[in-house]
Amino acid sequence: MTREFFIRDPRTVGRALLGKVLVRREKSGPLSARIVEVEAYLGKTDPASHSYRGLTARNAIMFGPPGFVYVYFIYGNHWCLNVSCWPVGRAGAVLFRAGEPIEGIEKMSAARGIVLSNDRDARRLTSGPGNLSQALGITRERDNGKDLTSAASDLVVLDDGFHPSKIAASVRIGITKAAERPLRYFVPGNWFVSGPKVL
DNA sequence: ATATCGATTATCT
DNA sequence: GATAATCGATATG
Repeated sequence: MTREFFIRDPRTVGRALLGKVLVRREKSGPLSARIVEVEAYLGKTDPASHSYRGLTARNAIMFGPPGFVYVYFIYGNHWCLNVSCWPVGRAGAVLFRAGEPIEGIEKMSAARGIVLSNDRDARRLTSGPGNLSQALGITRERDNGKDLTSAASDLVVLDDGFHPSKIAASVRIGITKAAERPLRYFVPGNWFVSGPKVL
């Protein structure tokens, strides 16, 4: 994806990211997953966004140019992967929440500490932002500030021509502020979308 | 199948 | 000192 792709509103970028492929290029080979769930965070106008209250050391990436990686640590346990949106000076981001594994499933299983024996185990590989990050080896030390649009990067988003037949929106997960805004986007019916399964 | 709860620490007030 | 863009384990119907 180009810089132009990420210059837009996080809501537009978020929807456009569904179906794209998130790739970690390891020396031993690629790890990749098709993006099936994201959330938009709108910065100044969004009380749930880390950038709502202005620039800090942690959220600085979101105020910088679009297409850069913002990684934050949550609940004493998990890394979460985001990409900055909007032009320099305007904060906003998309949180990667879930993907469908494509390449490097063995390595992702090892990274997650999961022995694959059924579909239910497979789902746990990359469903949920903390799990997805762990599967791809995302940490702040390694990835924060990376250019997601650079061909030289070991973390990129690619378009392989696939397009989801449907996209759905819902409220975001795990937040208390601006909880009613429908800024979560996902591929309905995809097995790897996080959260309880509804029928 | 859904509900509740503890873990664990960076960040901000 | 409180909180959090989560996860997985445990309990309960």
